[in-house]
Amino acid sequence: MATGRTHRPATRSRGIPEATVARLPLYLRALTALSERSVPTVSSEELAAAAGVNSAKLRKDFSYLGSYGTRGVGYDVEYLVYQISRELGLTQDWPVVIVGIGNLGAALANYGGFASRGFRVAALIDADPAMAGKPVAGIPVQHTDDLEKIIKDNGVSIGVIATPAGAAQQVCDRLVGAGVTSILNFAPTVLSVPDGVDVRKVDLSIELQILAFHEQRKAGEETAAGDGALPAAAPRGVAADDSADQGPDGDVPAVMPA
Amino acid sequence: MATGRTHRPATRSRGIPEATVARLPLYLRALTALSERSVPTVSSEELAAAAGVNSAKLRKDFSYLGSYGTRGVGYDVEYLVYQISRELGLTQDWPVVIVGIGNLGAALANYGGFASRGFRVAALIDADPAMAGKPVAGIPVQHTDDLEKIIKDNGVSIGVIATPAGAAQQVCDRLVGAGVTSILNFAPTVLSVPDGVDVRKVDLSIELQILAFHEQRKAGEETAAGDGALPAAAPRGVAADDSADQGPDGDVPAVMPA
DNA sequence: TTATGTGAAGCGTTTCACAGCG
DNA sequence: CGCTGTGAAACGCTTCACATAA
Repeated sequence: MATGRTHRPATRSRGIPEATVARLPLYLRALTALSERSVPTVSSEELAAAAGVNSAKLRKDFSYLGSYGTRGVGYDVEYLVYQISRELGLTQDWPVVIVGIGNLGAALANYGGFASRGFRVAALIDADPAMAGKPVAGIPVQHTDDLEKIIKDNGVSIGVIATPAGAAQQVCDRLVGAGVTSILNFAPTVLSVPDGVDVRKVDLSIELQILAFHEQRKAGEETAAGDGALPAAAPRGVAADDSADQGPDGDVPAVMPA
Repeated sequence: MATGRTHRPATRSRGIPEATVARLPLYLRALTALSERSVPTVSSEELAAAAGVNSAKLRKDFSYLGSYGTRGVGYDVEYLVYQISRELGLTQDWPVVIVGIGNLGAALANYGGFASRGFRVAALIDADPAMAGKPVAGIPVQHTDDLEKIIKDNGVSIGVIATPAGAAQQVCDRLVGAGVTSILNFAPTVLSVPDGVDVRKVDLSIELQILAFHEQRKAGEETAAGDGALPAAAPRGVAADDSADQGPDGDVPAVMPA
């Protein structure tokens, strides 16, 4: 029977913990920098500092990949770069499409990190007919009508959604229908996808709201400083939060039900 | 006495788990949508579906805020919107500066989510003298020289870094020096900050690499489909588990779902 | 001796399952 | 009865501390 779960694609990552996978790119970046400076080896301590994690975590992470270090010495930079790249699948090229070439989409298309190793912008797609043919970052924008053909012709499996929130789900459905199985979503919406499709989201306003939460807390503690002091302005025990929402559509009315 | 930890600012969130804080914006967004449709109440089940989480998690999350629901009925939408907004600190306005007005910085400045409730772009700052005075999203760009003054005059505590990687740490140091205590970093670098300063990062290439990892895994499983099939190519006895790496290593660019 | 690799303990988060209130 | 609120179990991640190998 079909699973009723609308859950995450699932992380059945047998073997490498998801948290470790999320840090591998960080290590790879630090290692690449060392490699460019022709540093031959690093200790877990040094590399951890460069990546902004602690060394025990880094060693544990690497232990999932295998025993790539030398006791008493450290890790061979070039070798590790290769192993991590291979593990992440960066030894092959991933054609990517960006859908929604507004301010953000254009910024992404121009972003160097994209073009760097592993990823290649195969096509830019936008719903505005006026944009069709116009080059952005040297790549001509194509119309949404051809989305399916573009995906298939280029063997694209990774799609980036940079459309307004209102269009995101529809675009997502079409991408998935055409064979895309990984989506990076910049639109402030929850996307629903079938099992087997991975979605990662990048949400500016969520990040800001999380920061605001902590910022507010700092301000509160400042007042009720000291040490074991309890927050004075907390009507109901705990308090913390962040907000989320932008105005993709509609206008947000004042919020004060009291 | 000061803790010797150079750790993350740390999540000493007395009361609300960090994981919960990170989801509150999601709930708030879903609730705002319901509010706009004049829906008076929601059950944990419905709201959870709208936010893309499961209902047990949502109820647990809300339990940290207090008992805001009614058994047998659900949650009052307006009331919850208010409570979460307050918890997140969105009932006040947060002036934000964006540093680095390139493609990305301009996109952020134009992003509606910024201007919406809670956050206000107080200033745009760039190092290029040619940009000075030029308006972006209706706001004149100011020169980096005046960074400290801008921060102080506007009482800014949240900064967004959208500069190239090479400039990010320096900009960060100046922001922190001027009094900023929360930073949203779009530059692909690890920032180091003193205790008490929060940093959140948004990193496009990391997200893509994580997707690539899973994508690669899917491709591998596809090949070794069936059920108990073991991958044939294991170059370096990766001790731990077997299913860890994909089948095609070396150069096999073929990415063709069918 | 040095620095990796790793069992085991410690924590935080998620999920379960049901008591309790409306 | 329905749906919230929550102890307790389950799970995964992080940290510790040291055996182990160069």
